[in-house]
Amino acid sequence: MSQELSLHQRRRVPRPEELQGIPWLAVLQPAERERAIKMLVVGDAQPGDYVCRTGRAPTYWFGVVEGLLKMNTDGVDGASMTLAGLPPGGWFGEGTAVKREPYRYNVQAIRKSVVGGLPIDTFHWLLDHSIGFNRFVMSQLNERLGQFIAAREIDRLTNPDLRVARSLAALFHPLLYPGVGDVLRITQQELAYLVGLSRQRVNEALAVLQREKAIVVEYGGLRVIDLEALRSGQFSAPRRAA
DNA sequence: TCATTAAATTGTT
DNA sequence: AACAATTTAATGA
Repeated sequence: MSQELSLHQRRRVPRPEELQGIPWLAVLQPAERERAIKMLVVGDAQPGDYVCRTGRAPTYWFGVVEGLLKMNTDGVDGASMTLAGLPPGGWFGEGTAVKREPYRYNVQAIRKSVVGGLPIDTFHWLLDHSIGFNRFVMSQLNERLGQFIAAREIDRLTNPDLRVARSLAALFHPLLYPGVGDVLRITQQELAYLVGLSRQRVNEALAVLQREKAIVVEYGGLRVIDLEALRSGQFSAPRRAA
């Protein structure tokens, strides 16, 4: 059921292992980190729960601690477009947080997830006091810009295998999503929805990528063997004779 | 802890 | 879109 995730009511104190999965904590000075951790909250999101919605005033800077979220627009015509998948380690909403303007997109849980939230005032305090935090946010903005540019390229690809490969490469982005590691938990159905293909076609594409030794398909997820191959699409080259 | 059952996910047609 | 096969998660002794 599409319920609103109220980080105000359903929040709890982050567990130590959850703090480990928050990348920017590591770039803070001890005093800054202490203050940030004190204000940090996490919430459990069920599939379909909204983390933030278009038009709402920004209350938190959000991040994925565990699970998988998706970012999508709310078209006036009712058609919604998925902009990006958000795997663990991804933090978002800094644009609206900086300007204190309403969110421009929805973020919804695809699967059972743990969402982190840093109150917007603490976010601004860190911007004012921490060099490391500023570097992190700046890098975050820059990398995300690159992602959206890449996403436009992906949309124009006609080869489904290439689309799946490039989308996966985006989800395995080590700077934006350091929490992913080399195993991404995502079902083929979820991936199909993100990429905009049928599950059958995604299944076929994954088989190709596995045959080309770029990934290993596992139950409920996949492991990346050769990230560069996913980016470059060298597997789509004509197969040499065995 | 183990066996059984239900649910989720995958591979194929 | 439908189906069977496989894997995981949940349940209860």
